[in-house]
Amino acid sequence: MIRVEVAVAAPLDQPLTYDLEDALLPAPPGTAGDPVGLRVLVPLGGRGVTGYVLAVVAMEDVAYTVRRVTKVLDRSPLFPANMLPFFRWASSYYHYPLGLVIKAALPAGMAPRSARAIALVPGRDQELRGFFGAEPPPWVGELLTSRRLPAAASRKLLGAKATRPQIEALVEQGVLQLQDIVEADAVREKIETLFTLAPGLRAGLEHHGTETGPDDAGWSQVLPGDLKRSERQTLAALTALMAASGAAKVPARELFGRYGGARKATIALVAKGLIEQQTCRVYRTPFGEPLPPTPRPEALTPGQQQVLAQIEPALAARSYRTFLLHGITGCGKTEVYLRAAETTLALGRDVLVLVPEIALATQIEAQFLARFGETVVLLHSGLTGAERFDQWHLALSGRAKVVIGARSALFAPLADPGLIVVDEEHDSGFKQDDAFRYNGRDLAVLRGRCHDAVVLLGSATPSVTSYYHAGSGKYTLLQMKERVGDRSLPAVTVVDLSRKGRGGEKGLFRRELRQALLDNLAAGQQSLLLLNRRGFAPVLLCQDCGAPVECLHCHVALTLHRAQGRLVCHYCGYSLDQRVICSHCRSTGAMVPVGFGTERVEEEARLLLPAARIARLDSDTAADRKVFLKLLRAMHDREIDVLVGTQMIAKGHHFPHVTLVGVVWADGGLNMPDFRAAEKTFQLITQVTGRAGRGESPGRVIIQTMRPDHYSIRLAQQHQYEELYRQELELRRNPAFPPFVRLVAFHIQGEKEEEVRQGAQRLAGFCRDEKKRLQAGVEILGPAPAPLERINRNYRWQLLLKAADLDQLHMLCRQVREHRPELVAASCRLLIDVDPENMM
DNA sequence: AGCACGCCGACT
DNA sequence: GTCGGCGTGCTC
Repeated sequence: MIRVEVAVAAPLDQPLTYDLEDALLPAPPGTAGDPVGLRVLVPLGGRGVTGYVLAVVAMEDVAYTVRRVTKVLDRSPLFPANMLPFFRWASSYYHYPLGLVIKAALPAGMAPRSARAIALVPGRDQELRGFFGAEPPPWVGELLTSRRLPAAASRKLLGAKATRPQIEALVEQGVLQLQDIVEADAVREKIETLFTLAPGLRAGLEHHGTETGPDDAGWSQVLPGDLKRSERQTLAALTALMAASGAAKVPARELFGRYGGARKATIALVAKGLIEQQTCRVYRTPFGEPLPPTPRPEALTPGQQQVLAQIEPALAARSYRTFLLHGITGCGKTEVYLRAAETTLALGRDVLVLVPEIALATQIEAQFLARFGETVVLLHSGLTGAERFDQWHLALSGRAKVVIGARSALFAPLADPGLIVVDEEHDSGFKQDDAFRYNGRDLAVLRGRCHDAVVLLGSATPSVTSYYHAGSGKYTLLQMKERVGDRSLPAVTVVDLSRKGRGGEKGLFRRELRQALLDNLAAGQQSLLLLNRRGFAPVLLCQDCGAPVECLHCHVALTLHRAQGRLVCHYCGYSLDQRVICSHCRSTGAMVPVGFGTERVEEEARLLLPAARIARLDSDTAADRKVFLKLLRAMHDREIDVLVGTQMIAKGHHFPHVTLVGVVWADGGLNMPDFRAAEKTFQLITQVTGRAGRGESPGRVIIQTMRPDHYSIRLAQQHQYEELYRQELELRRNPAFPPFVRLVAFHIQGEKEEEVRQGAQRLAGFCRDEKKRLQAGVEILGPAPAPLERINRNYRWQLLLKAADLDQLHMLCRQVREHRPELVAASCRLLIDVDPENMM
């Protein structure tokens, strides 16, 4: 028996202690490895939950009763023990329970819990029937046939006031039984059976020539005479498949597929020693049809050389260091990542590459696959559960050395990451906005520190915060200011939407953009049209009373998606048929679409360019990864003339034949209640601008905006990142915002408006009292209703804390967590958002 | 997060 | 009187 410390997958702030019997351990006692990192099923209250073994502790007297681990769920640890300090740090930094941090880090569907199931005791069928008389409820019939009800049904019956006492009585009488069942992991390893000819037979056949089949004279000299016809056929099929694939081993699936009789015959053949059977684990991979990779360039640009000359010694030093690589779009950052990865692998260490969203993984993945082949795995939420499980295990076992993925890939179980690349480090896609609100970029830096790794943050438009760190010496700044092949940055024209166009200029495209689109199509070149808003129109107004159509569960207008004929809530997914009547005045009159989204841009583009091949790429059309890949492929093959889309088309793609980029309305983001609005607008425009002129022909960009004088738009037009940084820094000094202060936001959410409001106010009062008591230099803003007051039936309030000293904020967070029960009703959720990005 | 326990309002 | 609603607190 050993005693272990376990982080349970439940919101508990402390690890719990359990005893673990030796017999449960995967290997015999004495040979068993370190149990740290194993998943275990442990009793918690009245149920069983998954826990993660953190440490082995001494068996000494404690004030509570130590319960026993029910089951060990793994044969070997699911993550390397050297990741634990990292998990611990993430847990305390983001004020999120350790067990749930680990659960979030591991592939989904691997945290089983016990559930009670109602089972019928054998031989008591009569008593069960007798209990209900003539008309038994349906679940009784089901129980009589299937003997045990599924967990979900059992839960429902035990939760209902009518059925619970009946079941309890029957349990009392010994007719029914409550069983604790644990559902198996959603995914498991896949084992394949392979067949091959026995070595003796193979040698004999080679000697006599395998060109002919088993019925041939040459074969009869090597084969025993008493073979059945089916056995001969099986051998024929096996040799044919071996010849066709050129491989010595043939999967059972293929053999049985070619000749059904092989199912039985192989058993006899194995017994006779003529063929051999093996099992091996197969790894399911998500790699689809790859995009064409660019070949490894013989020579690097001077910029690439100079940057690598700084990175490579740092890699060789095997110590922590973070570089911020500021390279303009098209300067060849990916090649820098690839070379740094080569160096890292040569040092025998692993590489982690993070991108802000799945869509971008596709581009980088193709290049890394072409360069590093089978050592590359992919980890992101677009994979099936089985694929993710297998990719995880390839990394865990050390067979994979390079992991590419979106933010969750940062938890990949690589034993020795020597290089962590964060591409497009400024992107808000690295921030996870659910219960565990972490920033993948910041955790990447932390993980690098934990593993003595080099962290490489890359961007054409670094976040103001990262650039500030580069200036302060926390990071090392690397610059690349030349585009590959001396291509110039495109010429950018700004069109002022606030001035009325000359007569008859209706619609979304002003004269300059219309003409440019027509010219570009005539020249046989591709165009991009960016509008960072999905759907046809963001609001639908009643013609009679002017009221907007709102979501039933959220305090927001529904967006008209004409392609689906529906009104959709972009916050909770609720949707309605587009033929609605006004719920405000009951008028059945027409509803007027106001504003515009990508669907409308697409429609107008079709009207303007009837002969053009036009496609749209936004999260509506890219929901299916296959469709997305097909679109990208079509773009590369020049089967699309105009691609309309949201920010999804702006990032990272290398479209060599795009020579025109139109930004339909650049200032949408500037009206957001967000201190980063200008920074984000600059980044988006710069990113999409970078899509133009990446091939031989120079590019051109047209930006339509209501605010042509806004500095973010003007500076994006002039490609002046440093100046934007300087202005942002000035603006954020007073009132202070990051990087000069750190922020923590508290979000209070719940279905009862009053409880949420009171909770927020009590929380704010508590924070102000604590601030006084601790004499902390903390500024407290709010509480106030969130800009989106109600989402998904939940009312939302928030409170923002600012401080120059992060430790003081952490202290306050700890106090709040400790006093949570007195402050916020249990029915409300309290989310702690450290370094918030999204102020909505 | 669940799941138990315990305290108050509407009914037999 | 009891039933049953949900607020409150604990889980090694």
